[in-house]
Amino acid sequence: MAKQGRARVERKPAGEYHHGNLRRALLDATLQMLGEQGPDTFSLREVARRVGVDHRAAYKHFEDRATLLVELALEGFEALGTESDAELASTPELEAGARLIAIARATLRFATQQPGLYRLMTGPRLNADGRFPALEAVLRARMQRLQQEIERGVARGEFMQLDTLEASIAFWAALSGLCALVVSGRVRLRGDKLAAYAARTLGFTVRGFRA
Amino acid sequence: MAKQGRARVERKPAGEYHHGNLRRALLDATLQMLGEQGPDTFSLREVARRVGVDHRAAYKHFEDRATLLVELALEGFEALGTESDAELASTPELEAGARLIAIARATLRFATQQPGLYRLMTGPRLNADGRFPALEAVLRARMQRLQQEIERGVARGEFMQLDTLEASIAFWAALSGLCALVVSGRVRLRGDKLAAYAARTLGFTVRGFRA
DNA sequence: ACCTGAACACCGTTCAAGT
DNA sequence: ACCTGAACACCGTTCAAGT
Repeated sequence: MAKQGRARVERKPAGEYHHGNLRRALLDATLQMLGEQGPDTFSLREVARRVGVDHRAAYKHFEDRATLLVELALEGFEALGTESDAELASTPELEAGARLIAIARATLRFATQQPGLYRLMTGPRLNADGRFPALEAVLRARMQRLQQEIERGVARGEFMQLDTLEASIAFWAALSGLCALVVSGRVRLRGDKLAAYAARTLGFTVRGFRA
Repeated sequence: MAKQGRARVERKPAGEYHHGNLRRALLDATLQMLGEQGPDTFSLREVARRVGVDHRAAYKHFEDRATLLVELALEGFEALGTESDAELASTPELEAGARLIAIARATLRFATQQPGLYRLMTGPRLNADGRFPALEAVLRARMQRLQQEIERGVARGEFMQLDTLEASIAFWAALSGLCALVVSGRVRLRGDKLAAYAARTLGFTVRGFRA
């Protein structure tokens, strides 16, 4: 990989303790690094360097590299949930299709504003060995949110009688596939143009739900 | 990462040349490694070890680690295209929606049979710096295939008058989102059951295309 | 043309020791 | 409680040298 030009950050005088909350400082610095370069090249040693601490200090707060990343991913999912709910709240009383699109709008905004974090959340197999059930739980919660909205659409007679679990997976797949295209740079629209674009492309799937 | 227990493969007597096509041998061994553990932990040194060659020998055949992986990803896309076309050929004269589902069926089969390779093809930002335009080209070709089928559907009056590029992106997003769920183990169905499942979930999107 | 010895600058992780 | 010295077993990559 041959990284060079590492930031020659101030190293605190040897022997001193890190001021405040090292755990938080490491998470914040990691988030910033993700913003700069994505999750693939993240290194524990570099984040420690940035915080001005020996890299082994991190092991007092996180079991290992993966645990630190998972922690941040969980925070990301929490933020995504909050933003998604806020988007729904600011557009209340809409029909179910529009509410699904609102969730998509919030998700795409999140993905474009924090692409590194979003890629961490969806990308590498953080949970390859099933060590972090919390990750699965939080994903399931996201999908259940979709399912609720779809159930609402069925109840209101806007959607046909469909398997709401299958439909939620269909919408989830379409949405995350679109996010992947955006985050990878293959769809370059941003902001309102992206929102309108998403409304049209995901609109096909929603249209498939309709009675 | 702390890998241990590396296969103590026969090392050919020092000074001897690798028998046949080292380039091919490296690609094959890499493919096999992808099958075992996915792309994230792949290492140049280990693949060289498996082939029984010093790791620096690889640099005579590939500019660097990324180039080797891209080469394999390109072969993967080629195979995917072939299988997809074969699936279409074996189910000819169908209406456009069924043809889209046939492409999805082939793609899902490919993804489930070679999950490591599929994740390599779709996962890490191999082309982060735009070094490998061939990768973008091959992706574009895949999407154009979808667009052709959608145009066919419009021409035959099965689909409504829609923006065929947008529709192809919508279907691509839905399909690759579904593949991601399958490859990540969150959808566990395989074989015929998976095909039927995909036909239903992607069917929502296709239904949205219909006149 | 193909391969390697030796080296460089990185990794993640562990253990024992310091304050 | 929090931090580090020293070490281990890994990486990718380069250069000069061997056949």
